Amino acid sequence: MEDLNEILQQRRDKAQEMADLGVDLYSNTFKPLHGIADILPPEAAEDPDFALSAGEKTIAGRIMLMRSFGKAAFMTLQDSSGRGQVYIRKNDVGEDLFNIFNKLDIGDFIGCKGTLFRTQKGEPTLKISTFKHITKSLRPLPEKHQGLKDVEVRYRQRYLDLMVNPEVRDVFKKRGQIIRFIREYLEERDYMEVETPMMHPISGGATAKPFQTHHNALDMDLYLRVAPELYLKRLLVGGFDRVFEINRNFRNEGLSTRHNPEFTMLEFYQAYATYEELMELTEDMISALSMEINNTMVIEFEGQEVDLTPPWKRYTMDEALVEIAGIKQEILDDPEKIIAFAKENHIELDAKAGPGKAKMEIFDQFVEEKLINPTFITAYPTEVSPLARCNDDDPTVADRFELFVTGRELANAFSELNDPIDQRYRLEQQVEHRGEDEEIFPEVDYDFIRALEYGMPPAAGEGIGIDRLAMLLTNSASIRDVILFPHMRPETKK
RNA sequence: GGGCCGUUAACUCAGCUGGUAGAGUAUCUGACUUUUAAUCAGAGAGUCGCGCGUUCGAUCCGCGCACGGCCCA
Repeated sequence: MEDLNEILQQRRDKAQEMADLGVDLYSNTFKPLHGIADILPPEAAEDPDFALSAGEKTIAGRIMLMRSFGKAAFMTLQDSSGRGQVYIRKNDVGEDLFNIFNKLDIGDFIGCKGTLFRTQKGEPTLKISTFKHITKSLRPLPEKHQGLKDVEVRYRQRYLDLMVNPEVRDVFKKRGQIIRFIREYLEERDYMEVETPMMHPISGGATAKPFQTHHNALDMDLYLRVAPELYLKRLLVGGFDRVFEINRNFRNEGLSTRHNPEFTMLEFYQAYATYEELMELTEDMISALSMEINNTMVIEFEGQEVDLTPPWKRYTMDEALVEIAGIKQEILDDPEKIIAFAKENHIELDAKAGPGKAKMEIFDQFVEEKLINPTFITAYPTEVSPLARCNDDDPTVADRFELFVTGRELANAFSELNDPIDQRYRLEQQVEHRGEDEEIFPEVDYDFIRALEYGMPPAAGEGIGIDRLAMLLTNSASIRDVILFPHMRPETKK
Protein backbone atom coordinates (compact mmCIF):
# COMPACT_ATOMS: atom_id res chain seq x y z
CA MET A 1 0.00 0.00 0.00
CA GLU A 2 1.26 3.39 -1.00
CA ASP A 3 2.09 5.62 1.93
CA LEU A 4 0.05 8.75 1.35
CA ASN A 5 0.26 12.03 3.13
CA GLU A 6 -2.81 13.79 4.40
CA ILE A 7 -3.60 15.78 1.28
CA LEU A 8 -3.24 12.88 -1.12
CA GLN A 9 -5.40 10.72 1.12
CA GLN A 10 -8.11 13.42 1.30
CA ARG A 11 -8.17 13.66 -2.48
CA ARG A 12 -8.57 9.93 -2.84
CA ASP A 13 -11.34 9.94 -0.25
CA LYS A 14 -13.19 12.68 -2.14
CA ALA A 15 -12.73 10.80 -5.38
CA GLN A 16 -14.36 7.78 -3.77
CA GLU A 17 -17.24 9.93 -2.51
CA MET A 18 -17.79 11.25 -6.03
CA ALA A 19 -17.72 7.74 -7.43
CA ASP A 20 -20.30 6.78 -4.80
CA LEU A 21 -22.53 9.58 -6.12
CA GLY A 22 -22.34 7.90 -9.52
CA VAL A 23 -19.75 10.20 -11.10
CA ASP A 24 -17.41 8.71 -13.71
CA LEU A 25 -14.06 10.06 -12.50
CA TYR A 26 -12.41 9.67 -15.91
CA SER A 27 -15.16 10.03 -18.46
CA ASN A 28 -14.53 10.82 -22.10
CA THR A 29 -17.91 11.85 -23.42
CA PHE A 30 -17.91 15.62 -23.08
CA LYS A 31 -17.15 17.61 -26.24
CA PRO A 32 -16.16 21.24 -25.72
CA LEU A 33 -17.24 23.53 -28.56
CA HIS A 34 -15.50 26.75 -27.52
CA GLY A 35 -12.09 27.85 -26.33
CA ILE A 36 -12.27 29.54 -22.94
CA ALA A 37 -10.13 32.53 -23.91
CA ASP A 38 -11.91 32.69 -27.28
CA ILE A 39 -15.28 33.41 -25.67
CA LEU A 40 -13.80 35.17 -22.61
CA PRO A 41 -10.89 37.09 -24.14
CA PRO A 42 -8.62 39.10 -21.83
CA GLU A 43 -9.43 42.28 -23.77
CA ALA A 44 -13.11 41.88 -22.88
CA ALA A 45 -12.21 42.25 -19.19
CA GLU A 46 -10.37 45.49 -19.96
CA ASP A 47 -13.07 46.97 -22.14
CA PRO A 48 -16.57 47.32 -20.63
CA ASP A 49 -18.03 47.96 -24.10
CA PHE A 50 -16.66 44.71 -25.51
CA ALA A 51 -19.69 42.78 -26.71
CA LEU A 52 -19.87 39.26 -25.33
CA SER A 53 -21.03 36.51 -27.64
CA ALA A 54 -24.65 35.45 -27.13
CA GLY A 55 -26.10 31.96 -26.97
CA GLU A 56 -25.13 28.78 -25.18
CA LYS A 57 -21.41 28.07 -24.83
CA THR A 58 -19.78 24.72 -24.15
CA ILE A 59 -16.30 24.69 -22.66
CA ALA A 60 -14.03 22.27 -20.83
CA GLY A 61 -10.97 22.91 -18.73
CA ARG A 62 -9.02 22.48 -15.55
CA ILE A 63 -10.14 24.23 -12.38
CA MET A 64 -7.29 26.57 -11.43
CA LEU A 65 -8.92 28.71 -8.74
CA MET A 66 -12.12 28.54 -6.76
CA ARG A 67 -13.98 31.13 -4.68
CA SER A 68 -16.93 29.59 -2.96
CA PHE A 69 -19.86 31.23 -1.12
CA GLY A 70 -21.75 28.23 0.10
CA LYS A 71 -24.60 28.20 -2.42
CA ALA A 72 -22.68 29.83 -5.26
CA ALA A 73 -19.08 29.99 -6.43
CA PHE A 74 -16.69 31.40 -8.99
CA MET A 75 -14.06 29.23 -10.61
CA THR A 76 -11.22 30.03 -12.94
CA LEU A 77 -10.93 27.39 -15.66
CA GLN A 78 -7.96 26.90 -17.97
CA ASP A 79 -7.77 25.23 -21.36
CA SER A 80 -5.19 25.47 -24.12
CA SER A 81 -6.58 28.83 -25.22
CA GLY A 82 -6.14 30.40 -21.77
CA ARG A 83 -8.15 31.13 -18.66
CA GLY A 84 -11.62 32.38 -17.92
CA GLN A 85 -14.11 32.69 -15.09
CA VAL A 86 -17.26 30.64 -14.62
CA TYR A 87 -20.05 31.14 -12.09
CA ILE A 88 -22.17 28.41 -10.57
CA ARG A 89 -25.29 28.78 -8.43
CA LYS A 90 -27.20 26.08 -6.61
CA ASN A 91 -30.47 27.52 -7.95
CA ASP A 92 -29.25 27.19 -11.54
CA VAL A 93 -27.86 23.65 -11.52
CA GLY A 94 -30.06 21.97 -8.89
CA GLU A 95 -29.20 20.23 -5.65
CA ASP A 96 -27.79 16.97 -7.05
CA LEU A 97 -25.29 18.63 -9.36
CA PHE A 98 -24.37 21.14 -6.68
CA ASN A 99 -23.54 18.29 -4.32
CA ILE A 100 -21.13 17.00 -6.94
CA PHE A 101 -19.74 20.50 -7.35
CA ASN A 102 -18.95 20.54 -3.64
CA LYS A 103 -16.71 17.52 -4.10
CA LEU A 104 -14.66 19.13 -6.88
CA ASP A 105 -11.02 19.93 -6.29
CA ILE A 106 -8.74 22.51 -7.80
CA GLY A 107 -6.99 20.61 -10.57
CA ASP A 108 -10.05 18.64 -11.71
CA PHE A 109 -11.29 18.94 -15.28
CA ILE A 110 -14.92 19.85 -15.82
CA GLY A 111 -17.08 20.60 -18.81
CA CYS A 112 -19.59 23.46 -18.58
CA LYS A 113 -22.57 24.70 -20.57
CA GLY A 114 -23.92 28.18 -19.99
CA THR A 115 -24.23 31.72 -21.24
CA LEU A 116 -21.99 34.73 -20.92
CA PHE A 117 -22.64 37.69 -18.67
CA ARG A 118 -20.79 40.37 -16.78
CA THR A 119 -20.53 40.34 -13.01
CA GLN A 120 -21.16 43.42 -10.88
CA LYS A 121 -17.48 44.21 -11.15
CA GLY A 122 -17.64 43.85 -14.93
CA GLU A 123 -15.76 40.58 -15.30
CA PRO A 124 -16.94 38.57 -18.30
CA THR A 125 -18.07 35.22 -16.96
CA LEU A 126 -19.81 32.05 -18.07
CA LYS A 127 -22.90 31.34 -15.98
CA ILE A 128 -23.15 27.59 -15.68
CA SER A 129 -26.49 26.02 -16.51
CA THR A 130 -25.09 22.51 -16.24
CA PHE A 131 -21.68 20.90 -15.89
CA LYS A 132 -20.05 17.50 -16.07
CA HIS A 133 -17.09 16.24 -14.12
CA ILE A 134 -14.49 14.98 -16.58
CA THR A 135 -11.23 14.07 -14.83
CA LYS A 136 -10.23 13.81 -11.19
CA SER A 137 -6.94 15.28 -9.99
CA LEU A 138 -5.36 13.42 -7.10
CA ARG A 139 -2.55 15.89 -6.43
CA PRO A 140 -2.67 19.52 -5.29
CA LEU A 141 -1.50 22.23 -7.67
CA PRO A 142 1.37 24.57 -6.80
CA GLU A 143 0.67 27.81 -4.98
CA LYS A 144 -1.67 30.14 -6.86
CA HIS A 145 0.27 33.41 -6.68
CA GLN A 146 3.86 32.36 -6.46
CA GLY A 147 3.40 29.58 -9.00
CA LEU A 148 6.05 26.92 -9.32
CA LYS A 149 9.55 28.36 -8.96
CA ASP A 150 11.78 25.43 -8.08
CA VAL A 151 13.69 25.07 -11.35
CA GLU A 152 14.45 21.44 -10.74
CA VAL A 153 10.77 20.60 -10.43
CA ARG A 154 9.95 22.88 -13.35
CA TYR A 155 12.27 20.88 -15.63
CA ARG A 156 11.56 17.43 -14.25
CA GLN A 157 7.79 17.94 -14.13
CA ARG A 158 7.37 20.27 -17.06
CA TYR A 159 3.65 19.48 -17.17
CA LEU A 160 3.30 21.33 -13.85
CA ASP A 161 5.38 24.23 -15.10
CA LEU A 162 3.16 24.53 -18.19
CA MET A 163 0.01 24.13 -16.15
CA VAL A 164 0.65 27.00 -13.75
CA ASN A 165 3.15 29.31 -15.46
CA PRO A 166 1.50 30.96 -18.48
CA GLU A 167 4.75 32.65 -19.55
CA VAL A 168 6.31 29.20 -19.94
CA ARG A 169 3.47 28.18 -22.22
CA ASP A 170 4.15 31.30 -24.26
CA VAL A 171 7.82 30.41 -24.70
CA PHE A 172 6.95 27.03 -26.16
CA LYS A 173 4.20 28.46 -28.33
CA LYS A 174 6.78 30.85 -29.73
CA ARG A 175 9.22 28.03 -30.28
CA GLY A 176 6.59 26.30 -32.38
CA GLN A 177 5.91 29.50 -34.31
CA ILE A 178 9.62 29.96 -34.98
CA ILE A 179 9.94 26.53 -36.53
CA ARG A 180 6.76 26.96 -38.55
CA PHE A 181 7.95 30.34 -39.86
CA ILE A 182 11.29 28.92 -40.94
CA ARG A 183 9.60 26.03 -42.75
CA GLU A 184 7.33 28.40 -44.62
CA TYR A 185 10.17 30.81 -45.35
CA LEU A 186 12.32 28.11 -46.91
CA GLU A 187 9.49 26.39 -48.74
CA GLU A 188 8.53 29.71 -50.32
CA ARG A 189 12.06 29.78 -51.70
CA ASP A 190 11.74 26.33 -53.25
CA TYR A 191 13.58 24.47 -50.53
CA MET A 192 12.43 20.92 -49.95
CA GLU A 193 12.27 19.48 -46.45
CA VAL A 194 14.04 16.15 -46.07
CA GLU A 195 14.89 13.69 -43.34
CA THR A 196 18.29 12.06 -43.20
CA PRO A 197 19.57 9.37 -40.83
CA MET A 198 19.91 9.97 -37.12
CA MET A 199 22.07 6.85 -36.79
CA HIS A 200 25.35 7.02 -38.65
CA PRO A 201 27.91 4.28 -39.23
CA ILE A 202 30.59 6.99 -39.32
CA SER A 203 30.48 10.03 -37.08
CA GLY A 204 30.98 12.89 -39.51
CA GLY A 205 29.99 16.40 -40.50
CA ALA A 206 31.41 18.04 -37.38
CA THR A 207 34.12 17.47 -34.82
CA ALA A 208 32.19 16.45 -31.73
CA LYS A 209 31.89 13.57 -29.33
CA PRO A 210 29.14 11.23 -30.48
CA PHE A 211 26.81 8.92 -28.58
CA GLN A 212 27.42 5.32 -29.52
CA THR A 213 24.84 2.63 -29.96
CA HIS A 214 24.58 -0.81 -31.48
CA HIS A 215 22.29 -2.46 -33.96
CA ASN A 216 21.76 -6.00 -32.73
CA ALA A 217 20.44 -7.69 -35.86
CA LEU A 218 23.22 -6.31 -38.03
CA ASP A 219 25.71 -6.53 -35.16
CA MET A 220 27.08 -3.13 -36.03
CA ASP A 221 28.07 -0.11 -33.99
CA LEU A 222 26.37 3.14 -34.85
CA TYR A 223 26.69 6.75 -33.77
CA LEU A 224 23.88 9.18 -33.16
CA ARG A 225 24.50 11.96 -35.60
CA VAL A 226 26.45 15.03 -34.57
CA ALA A 227 25.43 16.78 -37.80
CA PRO A 228 23.42 15.90 -40.93
CA GLU A 229 25.78 17.72 -43.30
CA LEU A 230 27.29 14.86 -45.25
CA TYR A 231 23.89 13.35 -46.01
CA LEU A 232 22.35 16.62 -47.11
CA LYS A 233 25.23 17.15 -49.53
CA ARG A 234 24.62 13.69 -50.98
CA LEU A 235 21.16 15.01 -51.84
CA LEU A 236 22.74 17.87 -53.79
CA VAL A 237 24.66 15.23 -55.72
CA GLY A 238 21.37 13.40 -56.27
CA GLY A 239 19.84 16.46 -57.86
CA PHE A 240 17.80 18.15 -55.15
CA ASP A 241 19.15 21.69 -55.45
CA ARG A 242 17.57 23.17 -52.35
CA VAL A 243 17.08 21.05 -49.27
CA PHE A 244 16.64 21.65 -45.59
CA GLU A 245 16.26 19.60 -42.46
CA ILE A 246 15.10 20.65 -39.01
CA ASN A 247 15.97 17.90 -36.61
CA ARG A 248 17.91 16.74 -33.61
CA ASN A 249 21.66 16.44 -33.33
CA PHE A 250 23.35 14.63 -30.45
CA ARG A 251 26.65 15.50 -28.84
CA ASN A 252 28.07 13.54 -25.94
CA GLU A 253 29.48 16.54 -24.15
CA GLY A 254 28.86 18.66 -21.08
CA LEU A 255 25.66 20.40 -20.11
CA SER A 256 25.40 24.12 -19.62
CA THR A 257 23.02 27.00 -20.06
CA ARG A 258 23.85 26.78 -23.78
CA HIS A 259 24.31 23.05 -24.28
CA ASN A 260 21.92 20.14 -24.12
CA PRO A 261 23.09 16.70 -25.33
CA GLU A 262 20.32 16.69 -27.91
CA PHE A 263 19.54 19.93 -29.64
CA THR A 264 17.70 21.05 -32.74
CA MET A 265 19.49 22.25 -35.85
CA LEU A 266 18.26 23.74 -39.04
CA GLU A 267 20.59 22.86 -41.91
CA PHE A 268 19.93 24.00 -45.44
CA TYR A 269 21.81 23.76 -48.72
CA GLN A 270 21.35 25.71 -51.89
CA ALA A 271 23.05 24.83 -55.18
CA TYR A 272 24.70 27.65 -57.14
CA ALA A 273 24.65 29.92 -54.08
CA THR A 274 27.61 31.31 -52.16
CA TYR A 275 28.11 32.00 -48.47
CA GLU A 276 27.63 35.69 -49.25
CA GLU A 277 24.11 35.06 -50.52
CA LEU A 278 23.40 33.06 -47.38
CA MET A 279 24.41 36.06 -45.27
CA GLU A 280 21.69 38.03 -47.03
CA LEU A 281 19.19 35.25 -46.57
CA THR A 282 20.06 34.86 -42.89
CA GLU A 283 19.66 38.58 -42.19
CA ASP A 284 16.37 38.64 -43.98
CA MET A 285 14.99 35.46 -42.43
CA ILE A 286 15.91 36.19 -38.82
CA SER A 287 14.85 39.82 -38.88
CA ALA A 288 11.53 38.86 -40.50
CA LEU A 289 11.20 36.10 -37.92
CA SER A 290 11.67 38.60 -35.12
CA MET A 291 8.92 40.76 -36.58
CA GLU A 292 6.66 37.72 -36.83
CA ILE A 293 7.33 36.53 -33.27
CA ASN A 294 7.83 39.75 -31.32
CA ASN A 295 6.56 42.38 -33.74
CA THR A 296 9.87 44.25 -33.46
CA MET A 297 13.47 43.98 -34.60
CA VAL A 298 14.81 45.56 -31.43
CA ILE A 299 14.56 42.97 -28.72
CA GLU A 300 15.68 42.72 -25.14
CA PHE A 301 17.91 39.89 -24.07
CA GLU A 302 19.17 39.55 -20.50
CA GLY A 303 18.70 43.24 -19.88
CA GLN A 304 20.56 44.37 -22.99
CA GLU A 305 19.10 45.68 -26.19
CA VAL A 306 19.73 43.75 -29.38
CA ASP A 307 19.00 45.33 -32.74
CA LEU A 308 18.26 42.79 -35.47
CA THR A 309 17.59 45.40 -38.16
CA PRO A 310 19.57 44.57 -41.32
CA PRO A 311 22.19 45.04 -42.58
CA TRP A 312 24.30 43.39 -39.92
CA LYS A 313 27.93 44.11 -39.13
CA ARG A 314 30.53 42.08 -40.98
CA TYR A 315 34.13 41.47 -40.03
CA THR A 316 36.72 39.08 -41.27
CA MET A 317 38.17 37.07 -38.44
CA ASP A 318 41.41 39.09 -38.60
CA GLU A 319 39.49 42.37 -38.57
CA ALA A 320 37.55 41.24 -35.52
CA LEU A 321 40.74 40.19 -33.73
CA VAL A 322 42.35 43.54 -34.50
CA GLU A 323 39.42 45.88 -33.98
CA ILE A 324 37.58 44.14 -31.16
CA ALA A 325 40.32 42.26 -29.32
CA GLY A 326 43.06 44.81 -30.08
CA ILE A 327 45.54 42.23 -31.32
CA LYS A 328 48.26 43.46 -33.67
CA GLN A 329 47.99 42.44 -37.31
CA GLU A 330 51.65 41.41 -37.36
CA ILE A 331 50.89 38.71 -34.78
CA LEU A 332 48.05 37.39 -36.91
CA ASP A 333 50.28 37.30 -39.98
CA ASP A 334 52.90 35.11 -38.33
CA PRO A 335 51.92 31.51 -37.54
CA GLU A 336 54.52 31.17 -34.78
CA LYS A 337 53.47 34.41 -33.11
CA ILE A 338 49.81 33.37 -33.13
CA ILE A 339 50.59 30.12 -31.34
CA ALA A 340 52.87 31.93 -28.92
CA PHE A 341 50.14 34.50 -28.24
CA ALA A 342 47.66 31.73 -27.49
CA LYS A 343 50.05 30.09 -25.08
CA GLU A 344 50.78 33.40 -23.35
CA ASN A 345 47.06 33.72 -22.75
CA HIS A 346 46.74 30.26 -21.24
CA ILE A 347 44.84 28.81 -24.16
CA GLU A 348 45.38 25.08 -24.20
CA LEU A 349 46.26 23.83 -27.63
CA ASP A 350 46.64 20.30 -28.82
CA ALA A 351 50.21 19.43 -29.87
CA LYS A 352 49.15 19.07 -33.49
CA ALA A 353 47.02 22.22 -33.57
CA GLY A 354 48.09 24.77 -36.16
CA PRO A 355 47.86 28.56 -36.28
CA GLY A 356 44.32 28.45 -37.65
CA LYS A 357 43.11 26.52 -34.64
CA ALA A 358 45.00 28.92 -32.37
CA LYS A 359 43.40 31.91 -34.08
CA MET A 360 39.96 30.43 -33.61
CA GLU A 361 40.58 29.78 -29.91
CA ILE A 362 41.82 33.34 -29.45
CA PHE A 363 38.68 34.56 -31.18
CA ASP A 364 36.52 32.43 -28.88
CA GLN A 365 38.19 33.89 -25.82
CA PHE A 366 38.59 37.55 -26.76
CA VAL A 367 35.91 38.40 -29.29
CA GLU A 368 32.91 36.10 -29.19
CA GLU A 369 31.29 37.40 -25.99
CA LYS A 370 31.57 40.99 -27.19
CA LEU A 371 29.41 40.46 -30.27
CA ILE A 372 26.02 41.47 -28.91
CA ASN A 373 24.26 42.82 -31.99
CA PRO A 374 24.20 40.34 -34.86
CA THR A 375 27.62 40.13 -36.46
CA PHE A 376 28.94 38.00 -39.29
CA ILE A 377 32.53 36.84 -39.00
CA THR A 378 34.05 35.70 -42.30
CA ALA A 379 37.39 34.44 -43.63
CA TYR A 380 37.83 31.53 -41.23
CA PRO A 381 41.12 29.68 -41.43
CA THR A 382 40.85 26.82 -43.89
CA GLU A 383 42.57 24.64 -41.30
CA VAL A 384 39.45 24.70 -39.11
CA SER A 385 36.98 24.47 -42.01
CA PRO A 386 37.49 21.02 -43.51
CA LEU A 387 34.22 20.99 -45.45
CA ALA A 388 34.33 24.55 -46.76
CA ARG A 389 35.48 25.90 -50.06
CA CYS A 390 38.76 27.86 -50.03
CA ASN A 391 38.67 31.48 -51.01
CA ASP A 392 39.69 31.86 -54.67
CA ASP A 393 42.14 34.70 -53.88
CA ASP A 394 43.47 33.48 -50.53
CA PRO A 395 43.31 29.71 -50.05
CA THR A 396 44.44 29.96 -46.41
CA VAL A 397 40.94 31.13 -45.55
CA ALA A 398 37.59 29.54 -46.32
CA ASP A 399 34.49 31.11 -47.85
CA ARG A 400 32.71 30.78 -44.56
CA PHE A 401 30.88 32.83 -41.99
CA GLU A 402 29.61 32.39 -38.52
CA LEU A 403 26.88 34.55 -37.04
CA PHE A 404 27.13 35.77 -33.45
CA VAL A 405 24.37 37.40 -31.41
CA THR A 406 24.42 38.15 -27.66
CA GLY A 407 27.92 36.70 -27.51
CA ARG A 408 26.73 33.34 -28.76
CA GLU A 409 27.31 31.49 -32.00
CA LEU A 410 23.98 31.22 -33.77
CA ALA A 411 24.83 30.08 -37.28
CA ASN A 412 27.68 28.57 -39.27
CA ALA A 413 27.74 28.56 -43.06
CA PHE A 414 30.03 28.21 -46.01
CA SER A 415 30.38 27.78 -49.69
CA GLU A 416 30.74 24.03 -49.94
CA LEU A 417 33.89 22.28 -50.98
CA ASN A 418 32.92 20.13 -53.98
CA ASP A 419 36.36 19.06 -55.19
CA PRO A 420 36.53 15.36 -54.24
CA ILE A 421 40.32 15.17 -54.39
CA ASP A 422 40.77 18.15 -52.08
CA GLN A 423 37.95 16.97 -49.82
CA ARG A 424 39.50 13.55 -49.47
CA TYR A 425 42.86 15.08 -48.65
CA ARG A 426 41.38 17.42 -46.04
CA LEU A 427 39.34 14.73 -44.33
CA GLU A 428 42.37 12.46 -44.23
CA GLN A 429 44.37 15.31 -42.72
CA GLN A 430 41.68 15.69 -40.08
CA VAL A 431 42.00 12.04 -39.15
CA GLU A 432 45.77 12.24 -39.13
CA HIS A 433 45.84 15.39 -37.03
CA ARG A 434 43.16 14.21 -34.67
CA GLY A 435 43.77 15.35 -31.13
CA GLU A 436 44.45 13.18 -28.15
CA ASP A 437 40.75 13.06 -27.44
CA GLU A 438 39.69 9.44 -27.13
CA GLU A 439 36.01 10.24 -27.32
CA ILE A 440 35.86 11.43 -30.88
CA PHE A 441 36.08 8.93 -33.69
CA PRO A 442 37.34 10.67 -36.80
CA GLU A 443 37.01 8.51 -39.84
CA VAL A 444 36.86 9.40 -43.51
CA ASP A 445 33.44 8.83 -45.03
CA TYR A 446 34.52 7.37 -48.35
CA ASP A 447 31.00 7.05 -49.65
CA PHE A 448 30.69 10.81 -49.23
CA ILE A 449 33.91 11.22 -51.25
CA ARG A 450 32.55 8.86 -53.89
CA ALA A 451 29.39 10.96 -54.08
CA LEU A 452 31.49 14.09 -54.68
CA GLU A 453 33.37 12.23 -57.41
CA TYR A 454 30.11 11.97 -59.33
CA GLY A 455 29.98 15.77 -59.11
CA MET A 456 28.20 17.98 -56.60
CA PRO A 457 26.98 21.31 -57.96
CA PRO A 458 28.58 24.35 -56.36
CA ALA A 459 26.53 25.22 -53.32
CA ALA A 460 26.39 26.98 -50.03
CA GLY A 461 25.05 25.52 -46.83
CA GLU A 462 24.23 26.72 -43.36
CA GLY A 463 23.34 25.46 -39.93
CA ILE A 464 21.32 27.49 -37.43
CA GLY A 465 20.86 26.40 -33.84
CA ILE A 466 17.12 26.47 -33.28
CA ASP A 467 17.36 26.29 -29.50
CA ARG A 468 19.64 29.30 -29.36
CA LEU A 469 17.43 31.15 -31.78
CA ALA A 470 14.46 30.38 -29.55
CA MET A 471 16.44 31.61 -26.53
CA LEU A 472 17.19 34.87 -28.32
CA LEU A 473 13.61 35.51 -29.38
CA THR A 474 12.05 34.54 -26.05
CA ASN A 475 14.64 36.25 -23.83
CA SER A 476 15.55 32.95 -22.19
CA ALA A 477 18.86 32.73 -20.35
CA SER A 478 19.14 28.96 -20.39
CA ILE A 479 18.69 26.43 -23.18
CA ARG A 480 16.65 24.42 -20.66
CA ASP A 481 14.02 27.13 -20.79
CA VAL A 482 13.37 26.47 -24.48
CA ILE A 483 13.60 22.65 -24.44
CA LEU A 484 10.44 21.05 -23.09
CA PHE A 485 12.20 18.17 -21.41
CA PRO A 486 15.85 19.08 -20.88
CA HIS A 487 18.33 16.39 -19.94
CA MET A 488 18.61 15.83 -16.17
CA ARG A 489 20.29 13.33 -13.91
CA PRO A 490 17.91 10.62 -12.68
CA GLU A 491 15.68 11.80 -9.88
CA THR A 492 16.76 10.58 -6.45
CA LYS A 493 13.99 8.95 -4.47
CA LYS A 494 12.87 11.13 -1.60
C1' G B 1 36.39 18.25 -13.27
C1' G B 2 36.88 23.03 -9.88
C1' G B 3 34.63 27.22 -6.98
C1' C B 4 30.37 29.47 -4.76
C1' C B 5 25.23 28.93 -3.41
C1' G B 6 20.79 26.10 -2.43
C1' U B 7 17.72 21.63 -0.55
C1' U B 8 12.65 23.10 5.88
C1' A B 9 4.59 21.20 5.14
C1' A B 10 1.62 19.88 -1.39
C1' C B 11 3.61 25.17 -3.18
C1' U B 12 6.31 29.97 -1.93
C1' C B 13 9.42 31.05 1.97
C1' A B 14 11.06 32.50 7.45
C1' G B 15 13.78 30.09 11.35
C1' C B 16 18.72 34.65 15.92
C1' U B 17 24.41 32.63 19.54
C1' G B 18 23.05 24.75 19.00
C1' G B 19 17.79 23.83 23.29
C1' U B 20 13.37 19.35 19.42
C1' A B 21 9.76 24.06 13.77
C1' G B 22 6.79 28.89 11.83
C1' A B 23 3.93 32.12 8.14
C1' G B 24 1.08 32.76 3.61
C1' U B 25 -1.25 29.82 -0.06
C1' A B 26 -3.34 24.98 -0.57
C1' U B 27 -6.22 21.20 2.47
C1' C B 28 -10.16 19.94 6.23
C1' U B 29 -14.65 21.77 9.46
C1' G B 30 -18.31 25.77 10.04
C1' A B 31 -20.68 30.64 8.10
C1' C B 32 -21.63 33.07 3.45
C1' U B 33 -25.88 33.32 -3.73
C1' U B 34 -21.59 38.62 -8.01
C1' U B 35 -16.06 36.97 -6.03
C1' U B 36 -11.48 37.81 -8.41
C1' A B 37 -4.96 37.24 -3.55
C1' A B 38 -13.03 36.77 -1.70
C1' U B 39 -14.01 37.31 3.60
C1' C B 40 -14.71 35.52 8.82
C1' A B 41 -13.94 31.53 12.75
C1' G B 42 -11.46 27.00 13.88
C1' A B 43 -8.32 22.53 12.74
C1' G B 44 -4.87 19.12 10.71
C1' A B 45 -0.41 18.76 8.06
C1' G B 46 7.17 18.00 8.74
C1' U B 47 12.38 11.64 8.02
C1' C B 48 14.25 20.11 8.33
C1' G B 49 17.75 16.05 1.06
C1' C B 50 20.72 11.41 2.89
C1' G B 51 24.72 9.44 6.02
C1' C B 52 28.57 9.91 9.60
C1' G B 53 30.83 12.92 13.34
C1' U B 54 31.26 16.79 17.43
C1' U B 55 27.94 17.75 21.62
C1' C B 56 24.15 16.43 27.44
C1' G B 57 21.44 18.06 23.06
C1' A B 58 22.10 19.31 15.77
C1' U B 59 17.37 22.21 10.91
C1' C B 60 21.66 25.13 12.85
C1' C B 61 28.66 23.28 13.62
C1' G B 62 32.24 19.69 10.78
C1' C B 63 33.07 15.83 7.03
C1' G B 64 31.13 12.85 3.06
C1' C B 65 27.31 11.82 -0.54
C1' A B 66 22.94 12.95 -3.77
C1' C B 67 20.20 16.41 -6.62
C1' G B 68 19.82 21.40 -8.49
C1' G B 69 21.47 26.59 -9.74
C1' C B 70 25.29 30.14 -11.17
C1' C B 71 30.33 30.86 -12.61
C1' C B 72 34.90 28.70 -14.42
C1' A B 73 37.48 24.66 -17.31
